[in-house]
Formats: sequence, C-alpha cells, structure tokens
Amino acid sequence: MARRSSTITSADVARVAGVSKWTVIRAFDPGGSIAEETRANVLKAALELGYTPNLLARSLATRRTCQVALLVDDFGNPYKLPTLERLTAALQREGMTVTLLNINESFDHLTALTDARRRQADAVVLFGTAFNPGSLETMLKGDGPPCYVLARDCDAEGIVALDTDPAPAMATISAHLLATGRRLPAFLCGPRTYSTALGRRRALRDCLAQQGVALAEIDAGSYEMSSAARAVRAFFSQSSSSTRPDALVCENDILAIGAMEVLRGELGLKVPQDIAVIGFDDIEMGALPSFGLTTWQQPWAEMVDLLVEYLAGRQPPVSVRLAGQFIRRTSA
Amino acid sequence: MARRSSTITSADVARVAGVSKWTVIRAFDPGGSIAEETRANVLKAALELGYTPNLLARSLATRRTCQVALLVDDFGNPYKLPTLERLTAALQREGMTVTLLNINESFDHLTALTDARRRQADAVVLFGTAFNPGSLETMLKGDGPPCYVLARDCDAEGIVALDTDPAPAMATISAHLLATGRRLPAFLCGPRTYSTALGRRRALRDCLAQQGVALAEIDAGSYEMSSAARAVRAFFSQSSSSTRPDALVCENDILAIGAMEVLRGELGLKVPQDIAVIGFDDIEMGALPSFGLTTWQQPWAEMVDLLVEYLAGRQPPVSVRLAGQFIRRTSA
DNA sequence: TTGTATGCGTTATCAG
DNA sequence: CTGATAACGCATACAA
Repeated sequence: MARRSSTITSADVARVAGVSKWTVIRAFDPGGSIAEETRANVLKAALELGYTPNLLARSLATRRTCQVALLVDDFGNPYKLPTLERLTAALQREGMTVTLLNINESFDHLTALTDARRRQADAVVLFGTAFNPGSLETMLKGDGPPCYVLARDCDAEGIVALDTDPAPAMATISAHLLATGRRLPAFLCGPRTYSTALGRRRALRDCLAQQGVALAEIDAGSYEMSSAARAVRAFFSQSSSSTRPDALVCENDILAIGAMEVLRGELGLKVPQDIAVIGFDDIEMGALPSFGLTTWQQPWAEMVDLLVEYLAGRQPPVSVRLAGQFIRRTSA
Repeated sequence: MARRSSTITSADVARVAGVSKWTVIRAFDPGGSIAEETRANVLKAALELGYTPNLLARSLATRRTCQVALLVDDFGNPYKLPTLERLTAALQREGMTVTLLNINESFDHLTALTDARRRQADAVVLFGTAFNPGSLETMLKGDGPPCYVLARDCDAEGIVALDTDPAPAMATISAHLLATGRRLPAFLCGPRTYSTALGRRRALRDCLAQQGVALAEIDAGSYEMSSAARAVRAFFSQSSSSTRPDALVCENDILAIGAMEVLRGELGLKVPQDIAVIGFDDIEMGALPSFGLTTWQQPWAEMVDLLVEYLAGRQPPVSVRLAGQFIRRTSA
C-alpha cells in the first residue's frame, strides 16, 4: 500500500527521539513502565513533530472506541437540547464522545444500529425515539453493543430503559384537577406510535375513572405545536358549551403550548379560569410568565447521570422508572 | 495478541463461503470485480453469520472516517436543534456521521480539536461557538482536518466560514424602525466574546448614525432569557419616560423574548405601541401569536446545505456571507 | 475473476 | 526498562 499521507506516527517520533516506536507508545501510556528521562525525551520529540496517538488504530486493537451512538428522532422538542448538553458533557468527562444519529424516513433504526455496529460503538442509546420493541429486539440479536433507552419505556429483552413513571405523575395531576373542581378533562396526545402516549393517557384515565370521571381524547397526530393547534381548534369547535372540556392534559409541553395559543388567542378562553392546561416535560418556554404552564417535570438530570454511570461501567445497568415532580404554575 | 473477541470478520465469512477473505471484501465493494454468483454466495454467508464490515479497520486503511466533528457551545438557543437536525440528516445522506462535541469550561476548543484529530475526523465544524480567531489559527496549524465555521464569521487563515451578513439585516431593520417613527432605539446584546454581538451592533449603529439617530446599548452578558430580563429590568428602571427607548433590537430571539416578557409583564408596556421589539434568528417560539416577534431570519437551510456541499466535496469551499430575510410580525 | 503480500498505526505479549 | 513479534480487520497493488 502506497504511503500517501503525511500523518505523524509513533515511528516518526521514535526516529527523532532515538528510541523504538514501542517506547514512544509507552510514553503516552500513563501506567507504562518507562524511565522518566526517556519519557521526557519522547514527549519533547512528539511535541516538536505534532504527534498525537491515532485513536482509530488504538480502537482497532483494544476493541474500545469510547464512542456512544445516540439515536434521536424528535428534533422538534426543545427539551432535547439541554438533555443533549448534559449527556455530552458528562460523557466527555468520562473520556467518551457522542455520535449523533438522526432517525428519519431515509435513515431508520436498523440503518443507525448497523452504522453503530460497523463503527464499533461501545454503546447505543435510543433517546426518546419511536420504535417497535419487537423489531428492535430482532435487530439487536446476536452480538453488537449494549443498548439503552432514554426517556421511554421498553420491555424488550436485554435492553435497559430509563424512563419517567407515568403513574405518580398522572395520579398527582388527576388529584389536582379534581381538587380544583374540574369535571370534564381531556387528554391531548401526539403520535400513536409513541409508547408514552399510551402510557400517560391510560394512567390518567385510570386515575380519573376511579373517581367516576371520564377522559375525552384528542389526537394531535404529531408533536408539533401546529398539530396541537389544529386538533384543539377542531375539537373545540365541535363541542357545545356544556360538553366543552374544562381541563386539558397534554402529552408534552410543546403540545400544551400549541393548545394554549388556540384556546386563549382564538377561542377567547381564559386559562385557567375557563380551562386548565397541564403539560409534561417542563421545558424552559413553559416557565415564561406568558404561559405559566403547570406541568410534570421529567427528572432529566437524574436519568442522564444514571445513564452515564451505566455507560462508564460504575453501576450495573438496570431499568428504572423515576418519578419526577409536579410543577405548579398558573395554567392549572 | 490474544484473540479474545467474537467479532465476525471477513475471514470467517470467507471460510463459510469457501473463498478468500479478499473476495469477501470485494463482495461488499459496489465496484468490485467479482462474479455475481460468488458475490451472492458471499452475501448469503455474511447474512448467516451476521457479518458487517468493520469501519474502524477500513478507516485506518483508507484514511477516511466519514465522520465530522461538530463543536457546539450554546445549547441554550433552540435554533440549534432544527439546524442540527438538518445537518445530521444531510450528512447521513452522504454517508457521513456527526460526532457532537460539547464545548465548555472543562472541554475547550483545543481539547475538542485534538480529539477530532486523534479520531481522524474528516472535517471539523464549529457551530456558532465563541472562539478566539488567533488561538484557533495556532491550534489548526500543521496538518489536521479542514475546519469550517458555521453561523459565525472568521477571517482566520485557511478557515471557511458560513455566516449571515449583518449589514443588509441591520440596514433593513434600521429603515423599518425609522419608517415607523422610532427615534430612541436600543440594542440588547449577549456575551461580548461573541463576534456576532459586535458585528450586528456596529452595523445597526452605523445605519442609524447615518440618519442622525443614536443607539443605546444594553448588555445581557449571556444568551439566557433570564439575563435579558435582568438587563432590561435594570436599564428601564433607570430611564426616565423621555429617555426610555421606543425600540429594542436584540442580538437574537431568545434575548428578545426574555426582554419582551419583562417589558409587557413587569413594566406594563405595550408592544409594539410603546416599544418595538426585534429579534434575530427566527426561532419557532417567536412565531407564536403570543409573541409575534418581528425578526431577521438566518438562512439556516441555505448555510447547512452549502456546508454539506463542501463536506461532500462537490463544491470548492469558500467563505460566504448570506443575506437572510426580514420577518415582519406584530412586535415591530 | 480470484488469490497473495503488504501496509494502515496502534496494543498485547514476550524476550532480553 | 526496552526492543521485537504478532495481532486488530480491511484496502491496495500485483500476480496468477
């Protein structure tokens, strides 16, 4: 193979330092048995030449890349950004780095998982993506990196999921609604393919049913504010004043804000007087005085930190469902 | 070196298919000269064994990783998310993948650039990060991957920057303000270390000065809404009714919204009657009826698409300053 | 069309 | 403590 690159390698440094290339490598190994004087010489030569170890070659030999493949598909939800920020920062502190894989129509889970395998990623993290647990299981069959699911539940075999438990959240929300006199609650959910939609809705419905209260259901079909606006507009224009919901619980904050804009801006309803609005996630936007969105805070920091413990190998990976916290503001 | 892994390699497939490992590799090379029958056999064996080429080994040999290191530091600005989405999607379409590097106190540009070099990234993209052009130049000295700067200007040697030109933006905004009778404009900017702060402010000041109008300056110090709120609160509480600004141009939409919340919610001012508010970026939130933020849209799609052309090697990389577009809503 | 030798830059292991 | 040899899995050039 023709040498057509000018990359500086350990052999180059070795030549300059007057040692063998293995000694050069030892100089870069914190625990390498090497004389201090030799190491100093090598490091000096390395600095002169601008040498830096090639991680590709290292990974090939050690079978560790220190890279985590992160699969994301809903870029419309702003909560992803702070979570991404915390996750990347924490992993970088551990010497690991994140490869971001955007899941969409032309790049599905299988493609992404294959890419992660071919790149020898140390682990794969599915961050809030919509997936079919069954097909995921078959995709992960055989060898391949360990797989973690963040912010979504998943009972597939051998997959560790870190999720927010909908039960306490919806129990609290239900109690709050009933305590504040709401009797005609509705639930606004996004795409049906997301398990969170089902989980949260069912949890809320069950809680309300125990008190003899029914839950109306509105389908936005996606997690976009405009979809929420459209769905709310359609639903409320068809409901008479006696059947009109007096509370709207939304699958996430984005939907809640999209709904609120229509309720207040177009339908002239007052929040919370005419209708209570509750979200889920606790995104920054919801905290603005203009919205004052009452919501359920997902324990992002906790989830991310725990995930990093797993990835760093400090704790044995176990699926968990964390609680989160009720954030009461002015919208309910 | 002991063989301690169960990774399936081309040799394994070769054994099953009854050919040499080089033939296996040819089967996975779209342009490889190989008999159709042989290829079919090999692919069948590969499928059985679950073989997939090891990109690490390939990259080591070809000296191409098809990985782009993306350096990001301001995770507080929601516009990053859609841009990230478009960039990753476009690159994945080109067979490239993004490694996300979070720049912060404990992981600076030098660390990130070194990591990118060690990992043999094909290119480095600085996405709206605050950096010192001088030190960047020295860091990039020598070999190393080509470096691109997205959403920020940069005249460092050998660096290609894709940016929004502040001149036409501020000319338009200035004209709009004057045409709508504003005479006491102020500019709200984020951290001083960001070149956009200086560029936009200076451009606006120059335009206004030509018409004999002075520009007051408010310093938020960071890109957080709370900082904007604090700065606006402080500034307006000190200004008398005759010196109070009648227009507030903000370095970005986040600052604009933070400011608006205080202006309307705390100071009881009407937007745009009492004061016009203008942002920069055009984030989704600003388009909500509750804000109706008039702003300057950065041409994200254009910038990203052009960057991808460069990265894919279809166009010779050249620094550009794109125009963008005035988005007039209700706030000014 | 197929097989062979050699190189990519590192790590692991062993000999001195 | 240092040097040497074999591996990691694939690509390239060349020979058959």
